[in-house]
Amino acid sequence: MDYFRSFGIEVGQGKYHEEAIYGIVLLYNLINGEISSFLKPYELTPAKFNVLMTIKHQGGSSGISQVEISKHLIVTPSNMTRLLDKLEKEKLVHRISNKNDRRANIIKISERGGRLLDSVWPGYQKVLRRLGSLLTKAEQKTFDALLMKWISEVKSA
Amino acid sequence: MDYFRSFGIEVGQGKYHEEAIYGIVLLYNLINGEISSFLKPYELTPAKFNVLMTIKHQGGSSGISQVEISKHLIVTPSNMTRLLDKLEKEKLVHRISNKNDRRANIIKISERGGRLLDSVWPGYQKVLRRLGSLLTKAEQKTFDALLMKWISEVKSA
DNA sequence: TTAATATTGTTGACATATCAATAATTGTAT
DNA sequence: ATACAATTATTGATATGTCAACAATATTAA
Repeated sequence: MDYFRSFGIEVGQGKYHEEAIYGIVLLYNLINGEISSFLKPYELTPAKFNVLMTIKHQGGSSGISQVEISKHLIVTPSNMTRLLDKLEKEKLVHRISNKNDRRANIIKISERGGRLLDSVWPGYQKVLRRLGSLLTKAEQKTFDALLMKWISEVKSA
Repeated sequence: MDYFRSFGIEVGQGKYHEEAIYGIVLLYNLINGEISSFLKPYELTPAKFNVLMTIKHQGGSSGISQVEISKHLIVTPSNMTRLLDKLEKEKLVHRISNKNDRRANIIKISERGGRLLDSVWPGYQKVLRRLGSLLTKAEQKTFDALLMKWISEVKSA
């Protein structure tokens, strides 16, 4: 849903904050759509792609627990359980029970999962570059700085 | 899910576009969370709130069709069917069949729905102002301008 | 050591979103 | 007038997300 999108409310008289908030939501959805479309032919969704990427890059050779993946992606453990159920069924990851902590599972990316990621990665980067290049380098820099400031303020508020 | 969030990828050496894209997603989720929390005591979610606002502001006195609401919020008609099922059950809206076009429904906000919105609105505005005020007016203006530019570029690309 | 507490993962109930298929109706073109 | 196309709403299947309750296991404190 295009949350909070202009309800026909007056913007333009200094109400930049409202417009910016609606804009964030709109841009999020646009970006999301672009990335979803790109991933579709690989039978991947953003969620699955992100989980695979996290396992690959944060898990190293020793694997990673489900809770760690959830924390990295800021998602609930229950969500992770079910995403991994699917990825496991699709043979993109291995789920091994941890003998040192019998509550936990060790998640590793499979050969197949690794190959899939390798095939997706260059195109994914290209999509991000294409989206980024719609602003000039200077604009990107300014935008990014304000975005990071805003994020840190919201977080600490 | 905090999509695309740093996979441990090098940012900072001119890769503002990547950081900005991850940032958009992160900020979207933060804003969403703030608004969800604010709406919770009213037993409203962002989706329901947005639908009610759209009916109120785009529907006027003659009401609005389901398709029109979907288009305004950039959401599928099937999603709208089910959201309205709930809002109708909660007696926040009326769904009247249109005698001039027997395919369509006329959606109107109920007395109860109107009162609820009236009670939520000032606080909602306050949340947006609080979030906005984490940047200075000048920063908001700059950020908003770049955001709008980016959005229009993505749309026309 | 035992008892209380915290962590890990799962399940069930729910919310919001998509797509594809369908029924009913309306609009258009011949 | 009839056939074809478009629009409106609904349903079923599925994806991704939350929260709350739970079982199993680990950790910490007494």
